[in-house]
Parts: sequence; C-alpha cells; structure tokens
Amino acid sequence: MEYNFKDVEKKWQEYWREHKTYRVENRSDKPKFYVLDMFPYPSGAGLHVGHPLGYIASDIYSRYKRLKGFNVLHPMGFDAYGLPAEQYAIQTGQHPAVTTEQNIARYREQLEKIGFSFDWEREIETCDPHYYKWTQWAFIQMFNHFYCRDAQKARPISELVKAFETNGTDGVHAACTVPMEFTAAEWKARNEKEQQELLLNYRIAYLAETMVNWCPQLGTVLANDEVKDGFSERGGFPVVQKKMRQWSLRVSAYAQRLLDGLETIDWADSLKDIQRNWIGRSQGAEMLFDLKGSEEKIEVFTTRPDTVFGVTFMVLAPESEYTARLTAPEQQEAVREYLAYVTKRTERERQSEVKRVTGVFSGSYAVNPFTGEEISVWISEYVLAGYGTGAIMAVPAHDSRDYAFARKFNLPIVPVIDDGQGHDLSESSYDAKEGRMINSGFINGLEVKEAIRAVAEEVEKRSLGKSKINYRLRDAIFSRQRYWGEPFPVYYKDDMPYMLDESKLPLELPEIDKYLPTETGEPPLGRAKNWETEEGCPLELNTMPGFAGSSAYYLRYMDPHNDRALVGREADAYWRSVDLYMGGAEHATGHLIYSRFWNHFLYDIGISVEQEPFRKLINQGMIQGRSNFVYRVQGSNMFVSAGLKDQYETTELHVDVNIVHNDILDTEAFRKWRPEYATAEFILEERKYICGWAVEKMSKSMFNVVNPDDIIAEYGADTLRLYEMFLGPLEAHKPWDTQGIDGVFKFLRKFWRLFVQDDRPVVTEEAPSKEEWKVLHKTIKKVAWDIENFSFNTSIPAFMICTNELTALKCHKRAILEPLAVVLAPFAPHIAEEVWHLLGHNDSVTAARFPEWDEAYLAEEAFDYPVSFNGKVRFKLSLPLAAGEAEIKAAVLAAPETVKYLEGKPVKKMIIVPGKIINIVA
RNA sequence: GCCCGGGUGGCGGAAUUGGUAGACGCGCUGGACUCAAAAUCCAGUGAUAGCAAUAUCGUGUGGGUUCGAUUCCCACCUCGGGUACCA
Repeated sequence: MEYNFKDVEKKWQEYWREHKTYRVENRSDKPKFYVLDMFPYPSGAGLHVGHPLGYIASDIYSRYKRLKGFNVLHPMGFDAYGLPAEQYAIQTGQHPAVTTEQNIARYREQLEKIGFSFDWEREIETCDPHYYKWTQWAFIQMFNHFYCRDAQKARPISELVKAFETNGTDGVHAACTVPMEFTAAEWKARNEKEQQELLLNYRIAYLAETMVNWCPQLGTVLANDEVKDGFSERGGFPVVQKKMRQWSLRVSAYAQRLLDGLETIDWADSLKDIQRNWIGRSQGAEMLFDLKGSEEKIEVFTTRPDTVFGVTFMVLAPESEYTARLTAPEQQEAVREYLAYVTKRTERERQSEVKRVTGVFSGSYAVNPFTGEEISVWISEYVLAGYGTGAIMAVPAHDSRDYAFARKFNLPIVPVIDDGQGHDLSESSYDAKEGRMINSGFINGLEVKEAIRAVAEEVEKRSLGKSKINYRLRDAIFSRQRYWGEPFPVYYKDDMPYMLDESKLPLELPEIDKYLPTETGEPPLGRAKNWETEEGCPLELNTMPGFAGSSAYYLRYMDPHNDRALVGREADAYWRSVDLYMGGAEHATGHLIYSRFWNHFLYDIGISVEQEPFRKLINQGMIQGRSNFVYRVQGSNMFVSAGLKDQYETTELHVDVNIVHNDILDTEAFRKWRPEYATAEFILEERKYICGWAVEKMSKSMFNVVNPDDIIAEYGADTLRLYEMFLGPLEAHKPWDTQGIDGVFKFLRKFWRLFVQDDRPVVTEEAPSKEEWKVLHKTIKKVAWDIENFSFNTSIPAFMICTNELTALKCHKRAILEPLAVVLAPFAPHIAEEVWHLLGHNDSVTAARFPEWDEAYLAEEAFDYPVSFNGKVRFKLSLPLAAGEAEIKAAVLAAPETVKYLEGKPVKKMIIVPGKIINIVA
C-alpha cells in the first residue's frame, strides 16, 4: 500500500492537539524567537489557497527554529472587526458578532488542516472585550500624553499643564495641531472648558475640526491610506473632502522617529522606500513675505530658497486661513465664485484633472524681500492647505506647476538659473537643481546647491524666516461612523471629551436594533439605549477604525490572558519584539506605519521595551488565480476545445477551475455544473477538451478560487505545503497552477518508500557508505542555508535530489534517514512525524535537534578545473578540491606542451585563481 | 512625472552574488513492466548544423568594463509595484 496521507495527517494533527505540542511558555533556558503572521480578517468566503502562503513559510521557519533549540512563540488570531460583517448585518439583521464567530470557526478549522504549529492557547480576537479593553486603554494613554519635541518623546499631559501654569507656552516645544502662544496669566484666566479645548491642541489622541476624507456611500470618514485615487479602498465609492470634528492620532509627531527607525530594522528596501516616501521628509525653509499696505505677512515653505529672485507671484490654497484675510474687497465676488467651484469638486475630479489650471486673483500684493518688487497674490487649488503653510512663493521659471499657472494667467517668468545648455523657457520650466545663478543679486554665479545655503543663511540673518523640515505624513483620523468597531472610552461633559476611568474598561459595544446610522444622521451607536455614564454624560458615538485593533496585537500575544496589563513586564522583557514578521507589502502605508507609531508611543510610556515592533519583515507575494475558459459556439450548446476555437465564432466563458485538470475539462462534471450545460456537446481535440486560461485575481466571480481543503483532500497537507513553497520565490506574485503538484506528491511517495516498501518497514542498521553520508550532508547544508535565507523554493529540489540519489543507492539506512526526517519536518511535518515514529521514537519529531552538517563529508577528493583558452574551455585539470596556486602551477607545468602553445598561438598570459580556474590568453 | 523591482527553454523557475547557464519539477518523445490501462522505473529534451564526436549561437535590445558577465556600468525597450499638483 502506498503512503496514506489521509490517516497519517489526521492522526498527527490530533496528537499535536492532545499533547499541546506547540504550547509555549514565557520562560525558558532556551533563547527566544518570535515568529508572527499578519493575522487574517475572517471573511465569509473562507481561506483560499493564496492565504496560507505566508503562514506556511513562517511555519517552516518556526519549526526550524524550534529544532535549532529556540523557544519559539508562534501565535495566531483574528482581526475580527471589519466592514463586510457590518454590511452583512445591515442586510440581514444578523449581529456581526455571530457572523464573525462563524467565520473564525471556519478559518480555524481550515488552518488546522494545514498542520501549522500555532499555540492556539494564545489566540486573540480583536472584537473580544478582554482584548479591546487594551486597545481602549492605549487610546486613553494617548489622550493623556503630548509629544515633547525637546525630549523627542511622549510626556504626560500633566507636565504640559504645569508648564502652562508657570510660563505659558514660553519654552514649550510640543507637537500641536495649530501653533499657539499665550502667557501663564492668560492660561489661568481661562475656564475649564477653554483649557480642555486648548489641551486638545497638544494631546496625542485629540479631537479637532479637520479636513477629512468623507465617503458618503459608506457613511464614514476614512484614513489617508484607506483612500486610493479618490475612491474608498473598500467598496470603491467616491470620497470627498469635508471639515468635521473627529478624533485623530498625532502620528505626524513621530515622523522623524519612524524614518530613523527604518535604519535599525531588517526589512526589504522596497518596503522601506514606500514608507520613506509616505513619510515624505523634505528639507527647506519657511520664509515671510510682507504684504503691500498691510501689517499682515504671508509665510511660505520652500525647498528652493535659491530661486527667491525668480518669485513673480504667490499662491494660496483655497482652504487656507490666508484666503479669507487676503481677499481684497473688489475681488470678493470672484473669489467667492472660485471657492464655490473648488468645494463642488470631488477629490477624484481634482486628482484626475491635475493638468487643468484654475485660479483667481486675490486682489492683494506681496513684496519680494530680496528684490523689493511687488508681486500679485493668487488663489488656486494646486496649492494644498494641508502641506507646509498653505501658501507658496511661485517661481514659474523653475517649477513646472508655477510655470503652467503663469502661462495661463500671463504672469511674468524670470529665469534665475542658467543650465549652460540654453534651456528654452518658452517651452517649459527648468526644474533641475543644477546650474549657475543669474539675475539673482548677491548669489549670482553660485551653483544651485551653494545658493540654497547662501540664501538660507541670509534669510536667518535678516529674520525673514528659518530653516524647516516638513513631512508629508499626516495625523491618522481615528473616528469611524460605524457599529462594528471598538467603542471609544470617551464621554462628553459640557461638550468636551473626557476619558472613562481605567477601572471602567472595557467599555463594551452596546446592542442596537439596526446597524444603520440614526434618522438624524448620527452614527449607529446613536441607537444604543442608555449609552451614557452613570452620571448621565453621553458616551462617544463613533467607533475606532480597523487599524486600532491590529496596532498592538503582537504585544498581547506575549501575555494574552493578563487582565492587569496590556502585557506583563516579565513577558515583554522576555519576548521583546517580533523577530520575524510575515505578511503582505500592501500594508506598507497602513498597518505597518500605525503599529510602528503605536509601539513607539508605548515605548515612550514604558510599556514596550523595544521601539521597533518588527525586527525582520518578509513580504510574501500574492497568489493570483488562474482562470479557465470554455468556448461556446455562438447560437448553440456546442463547446469547442481551445486549439480549434479559431475555426468557429465563439463566446469565451469562465469555467469553474475545480472541474478542470491541467487545462483538460472534465466534460461530465461540466454537464452537471449548471443546468443549462446538461446537454452540452463538445468538439474535442485528441479526445480531450482543452480549456483556455488567463491569470486573474482570485475571486468567486471568475470561478478560479481554489480551496486548500480540496487540495488537502486530494494530495494531503504536506503536499500543499511543499507545493506552495515550490511554486516560486516567496516574495514573488505568482498564479496558482496545479500543473506540477503531481511532481511534489510523487516526491513524498518516493520519500516514503525509503522507509516502507510493500507495507513493511525497510530501515536497516547498516553503516552508511561515504557516498550516502555525502548525500545526507549536502542536503542538510543546502536546506539549512535555504531556510535561513527564506529561499524555500530551492530546498524542495534539494529534497527531491536527495531522495532520488538515496533511491538509486538503495539506501534504507537509519543513520541517513533519521536525520533526513528531521530536516524535512519543518516542510512536511506529518510525514516526518510518521517516519520518526516508524524509526521507533515515542515522542514528536518536534523534540529532535536539527542536524549539523559536516564539511568533512562534503569534501571532494578532486575537482576538474576547467582550463580555458581565450575564454573557452579547452581541457580540464583534475586537482584536489580548493587547490592552491602552487598546486595549479605544478599541474600546468606537468601538463602537455599545449600550455605553451594553444591552437598554434603562443601563450602570453596565464591567470591563476587559486581553487578556481585557469585562463590562458594568447 | 518621480521612486523601487523584474525580463533566462514549450511552462514554473535554478545558478548562495564575477567562474562549466538552464538545477529541480511540469510538459513532451522513446523504452521497460503489463492482455491493456493506471502506477512505477529508465533514457532523451535551449536553438541551428551533423549519423556522430563536435561546432556555432544563446539569459529583453544596443554599447562598455573584464582573461571571463544572467551577474558590474551606460543608454534604450518592456512588464509589475508604490506615489503624485507635497512647493
């Protein structure tokens, strides 16, 4: 009988569960290692074959680390709050918790079948009050802290209050929403409400009137990373800009630290680049421009102070504070009209019509502090209110956007940089930072880079401004007008927000009758009865966004049952941070920024012992679907095989990939698939119906979703695990394609036959030969290297070669097969356990030690060194492995006359690379 | 537009980083075993020429560095990802 994967896999999965094989303690003599997967959102569709790719890779690594003698924390849980469950609830009235629990049960079952080594006792669900208690707790801490720029860390808000009471804002360098100045006396003169309002300007979790991404269809606001090209990422609905009073997290205060932290962690450069771009540090200067006939000044941010002599006008963002103040009476009407036009436009229109140049003259004039010239002040949507100061100095000659604006409104264009190539300014602007300054007073003749420095110094000297670093990174909007999320631990008194006492946590999500906004437009929580404190103060109606629950879950896994702290000191000090984090690169600007921010904050307040939560990050690629097509001859129920379809007029139809094998359609299954195909006729080629195919996203509508359960039923979990790894490099995107899975399956059967033949164990106690040792050690070395370097796709061939070689040698020796089983265990744990058991062990292979390889077995007696002549291999010298220069020379001298003359040409030069190759030049 | 990655047989992909390109698997061809099929095993399989040994060409294109380049440099073509009036 052949290898029976069904019974074997079931047996070992039960064994692991009963013996709690993968349970891990928070203390150990062994070194620790923390391997984490990005926990899934349990959707109603269940796992498809693409989901486990990263889990398999991290499981291989976890198992390997365990075999290498580490105490490995490898947990799993569920990111349980989310829009799909809520929308399902709206449609059906079913409580999202019910749907979510069902989906989680299904996911857990599917995951167990794949044979992962998770410690399920540490499972967390973000919608569990025992868990979200700590999400709420963290929020309270953020409310109670501000970011001190001097200390470069979060500080208790009480310190800030003390500072205000003694010196006002003098000497306070705190991250804030709007810069403010007041004295201690002014502070004390304010009442409680006014003081609270002021403090919101500094808190790390704060409530403020801000411009937000509002999605009318979803009825909620969204964070920047949840908006793609002006549409909501989930659902794809239009998003508009709207001013609303919302909770935000002061992520921007941490911009520099998040940037610096990237240098200390082992992530793919491409992902670091994405985060660097998202943080968008830009070094420049803030500069003040006087207004003509007014005490007002306009402050601008620029990265090109060198071009200040080329400033010929200024532009204000329509939404900026300046716009109302600087509009001259005679321009009131025109400006009002323009603003009406701007507000009407959606974010989407603004983005898709970037080339469209619009604007209006404000009626004011500013004065260029360097030339003394009067310049007009304009208002245009191409200037963003949210970046810099919301106003710019325009240099049309050297900025393409300013250039387009100047062209449209006939404003002067003055070149101040000579690129030395005679750039034609009637065609386009010259934006490069290269060349010499002209028309620029005291900086004439300087190189651009020198000029930037010179003007910056002059600006400081004349107190016209100061150098300044701006970041693109914005604060994260933290309110969602939804039901299925964490409630805020917030109540309102006199319209000001206050935090619930920590002893009141968790504040549990209330039951409501319907999951829709109220008739008055309040969020769903507005429907909750008695949604107020004991004193009768109303509670917050918004809930937290999806990223709240996933921002510190890795800490909770360390100590998941602790009800006194998010994570206990000891557990935290032991596990510290995640050593290996496996997950998709699509979270680069969302989860991976937020959780880094969150962890930096927790570090500041002494909760997390490490600043960076994830030491090493591997991004597994996406597995795409491979769709299959059938071709229906138009106007008939005839289907023609792909190779013959061009002879007919056909319609291409998606066909369920589960009734197609290696692109050959199971015609009987097809007839049963849908009633309308019951009478289908087929035009075959070589007695087969061949389907067409294409790579598409894996989705229900394309009928290309492959369920891992089906693969496991047919081939077993070990084959699924090996095959997913064999498919290609872990990081690459690749289509799911079962052609080739047979090869992996065959390997496992072959491997099995090394241990069992004709139902009998065949392992012997004979001493292995030199050759057999070599096969083993070669494999150990290769696989160990591959695992350490996440090159799992190349270790499967190593196993195949090893098995083939041992089969050819008829090797059934314990001394070879026992260590080999351990080496295979991370990849194919079920079969490894079974053969381990067969070899007479009563424990799990998990307790074994990953074998070390011994170079002595790998040493070659001799090696054929190719000797090339003018680059072409002419003959080979057989020499000891890693022969030195002297040995090679000796061999060459002993060699025939051909070395002096090759192909009739005298040898001029001989290149000897010790241990490698000899090359001869004529 | 800007910033990253990739382009290797019929296909998925190796080549651990400058040293015999195409490992391994799939597919295909032929053979063994079988009444037959499945399963299994063996051999072949980049292109061209040749019975053959072998020769020539060959890692997106064109140049360069090197005794030697899939690997390094320059330019271009192309596919994928990120980002975008960020001053």
